[in-house]
Amino acid sequence: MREEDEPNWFARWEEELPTPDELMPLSQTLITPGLAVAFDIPTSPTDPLGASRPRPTPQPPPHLSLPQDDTPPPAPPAHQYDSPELGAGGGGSGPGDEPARTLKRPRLVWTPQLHKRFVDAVAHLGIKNAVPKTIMQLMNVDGLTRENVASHLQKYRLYLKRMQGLPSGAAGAGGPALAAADAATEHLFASAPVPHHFLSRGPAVPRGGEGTGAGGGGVPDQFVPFVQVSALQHHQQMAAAAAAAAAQQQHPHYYHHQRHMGHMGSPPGGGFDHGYLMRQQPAGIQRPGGAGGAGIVASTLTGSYAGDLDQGAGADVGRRKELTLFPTGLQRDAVITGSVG
DNA sequence: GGTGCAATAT
DNA sequence: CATATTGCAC
Repeated sequence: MREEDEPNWFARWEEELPTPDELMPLSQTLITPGLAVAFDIPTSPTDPLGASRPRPTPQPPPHLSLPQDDTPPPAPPAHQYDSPELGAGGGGSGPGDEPARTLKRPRLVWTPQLHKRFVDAVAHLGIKNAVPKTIMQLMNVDGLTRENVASHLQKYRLYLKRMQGLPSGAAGAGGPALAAADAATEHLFASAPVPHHFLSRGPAVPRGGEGTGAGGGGVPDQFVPFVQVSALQHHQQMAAAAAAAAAQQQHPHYYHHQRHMGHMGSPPGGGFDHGYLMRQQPAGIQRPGGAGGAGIVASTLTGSYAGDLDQGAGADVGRRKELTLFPTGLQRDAVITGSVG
């Protein structure tokens, strides 16, 4: 007599889920469990974390474990996991007495997937609204701070600038000083498709007669760059989503991001396929075993939005700790290769 | 307070 | 090297 308890919300819960394949619980603790507790900061404006974790935060497997569909606890109840250990100092006393405030978060590792999410957010927000705060909110990744986004955005802009400057490898005339500076960013940014409207030509670009084309994209300032005809439908959703996100800046948790945008990466004249992790493994997940050179290879990312992000554990890299976020979709499609060499 | 950007730090 | 942090102007 418990099967028919309250099928109402319960049933709806399942209905809400597209498919276990596409949707996974998003809210994970970004910071290490222990850190979270130690932190337990008074809800910073930039820190949506906190005790209110609506999402069940499934087992935080430090290693790659399949999400499995073992009935996600439908209960919205607070499902927080305490930190079993973490240098709380010998007593393990409650948080608060320790100067946790001085602790630093691990560096965020921008994986291709995370960056993809970033780009999508920016793309759908439009250049105008693509400011750190908004982007951060739309991305809806727990623990992601405005600073994280701002820093990344800054680099991303430089990257775009560089792209515009070098249409096809022209060199020399222009700003040589710029190229060298941000050359490093290429790797990451190259993993994600750059929406065409992002590459707005300079306002003073030498152009012939472009006046007719309203959507041509000559005016980066005033025009709505990103609305393309075919994108309208989606844009509606996006606008709504953006509005929602903007409206409820206070409770980002209940907002589920939208992940139906996977087509904006098609440049006119042919899309280029991008293989994400074929070139490098994000720090933190490489060599699970460390023996024989086993690695993680994504067989197919389908190109569309995989799913929500799952969090990897902070990995200790040398002397600093890095935080790695990766999509759960990856896990499903991920294949552990036996050996590479 | 938020943003953008350059410089600087880790 | 990739991010983070800072300083400054808007």
